[in-house]
Amino acid sequence: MSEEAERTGGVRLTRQHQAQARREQILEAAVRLFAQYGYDGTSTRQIAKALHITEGLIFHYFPTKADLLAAVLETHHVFLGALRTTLTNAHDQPVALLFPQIAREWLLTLRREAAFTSVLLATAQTNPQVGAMLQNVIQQGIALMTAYLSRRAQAGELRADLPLETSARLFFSSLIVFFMSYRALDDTAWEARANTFIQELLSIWLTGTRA
Amino acid sequence: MSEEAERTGGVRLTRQHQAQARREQILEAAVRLFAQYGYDGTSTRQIAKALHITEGLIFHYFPTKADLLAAVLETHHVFLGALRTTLTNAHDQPVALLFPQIAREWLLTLRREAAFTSVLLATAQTNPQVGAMLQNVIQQGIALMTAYLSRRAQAGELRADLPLETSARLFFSSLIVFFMSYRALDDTAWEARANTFIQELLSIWLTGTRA
DNA sequence: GTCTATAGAGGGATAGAC
DNA sequence: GTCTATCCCTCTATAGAC
Repeated sequence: MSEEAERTGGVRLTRQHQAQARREQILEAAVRLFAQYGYDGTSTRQIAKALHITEGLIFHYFPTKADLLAAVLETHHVFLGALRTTLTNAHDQPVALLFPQIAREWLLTLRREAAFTSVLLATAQTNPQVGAMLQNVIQQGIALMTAYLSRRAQAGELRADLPLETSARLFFSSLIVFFMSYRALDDTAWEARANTFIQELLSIWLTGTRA
Repeated sequence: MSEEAERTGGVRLTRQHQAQARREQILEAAVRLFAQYGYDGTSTRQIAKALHITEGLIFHYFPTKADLLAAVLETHHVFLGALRTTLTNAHDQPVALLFPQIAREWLLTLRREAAFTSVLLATAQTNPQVGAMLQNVIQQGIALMTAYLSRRAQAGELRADLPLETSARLFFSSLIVFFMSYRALDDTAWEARANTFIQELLSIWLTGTRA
């Protein structure tokens, strides 16, 4: 199809754009319905109906339903996007400065996408494929963080023998469980608790617990 | 002769004993079916059928299905039981000694009850009532840990200004996410990873990350 | 005679089939 | 849109333990 499109010149962009737009429409509808009804609770039929397209079209763009979810995770990449930009832009800032910002951004992202986050956490427990996807996202986040921490260790801010990956894992674990724990709070109460938590987390994580 | 007496080989039980036994039977069947089909995926009818009793009887012992789950969490108390005994028996031991033991025991408990743990984590995301119960269990664990940490701070092992609850929360968060991440590993691989993780977690948690 | 463990027949709500 | 099934739960009746 792309070869033919190239030959016909002007049609190519339109078609590509159309396909691109359709792909995004499907992703959008999917993330909305997944968030509302859950991954297992949303049928491809339902997604098709919401867009007034046929089910077949969805499978034209995404071979399997799992691929659709994977695409949602990647292209929306709400969970890794902010992290990636922050860590690459400000990769020379000390942990003490960057840490609260990253923690805050990540917590806000989890909360902004609360419905989808919960679906992901829930489905990961029962659907091994989705579980693997979630672990993949977490692992990517940990990898980004580990790389940053490694630079900070070389810069002398962190001790050289610090177990980097476990440090990163500790960080994300705390935030994920914080999200689960305080989901129900209203914004102001949540904000207060999040600020305290981040500060104390930093205090332990950075200063250590030894007297 | 009552049916219960018939089933137990002619031994006549007092009504109190009969009721107690029935209660435990229901709890046992519930935890087994919840683990297999999930909380929302298990109907009270299903539980009744498994025990050859009527649905009404379940509601005689447990006013609501949520109460049944709560009772499973409390009476089985697999998640808090070990923690409680360890922390009360050895409440004067230094963190450096007790920490690996507690972490290991708790991880093993999560893993031993993996199916039920996952169901709990999954259902907590979608069912607010179950979410509250899980938070309650976590909160109790944190409270136990906080009390212990407080004693260790007074004993001079931990710094006096340590944010105790956040320290405890950090601890449990790491273990929960570790469970979620490495569920699929076989026992030997899991064992190795868990040992490393606990050791590194302790290294950060206790020693701190500062150079 | 009183109490209660248990059976059994629905009821209101709701999701899915047709 | 209607019909059906199922879910959580309530209500009543009764046999038999106290």
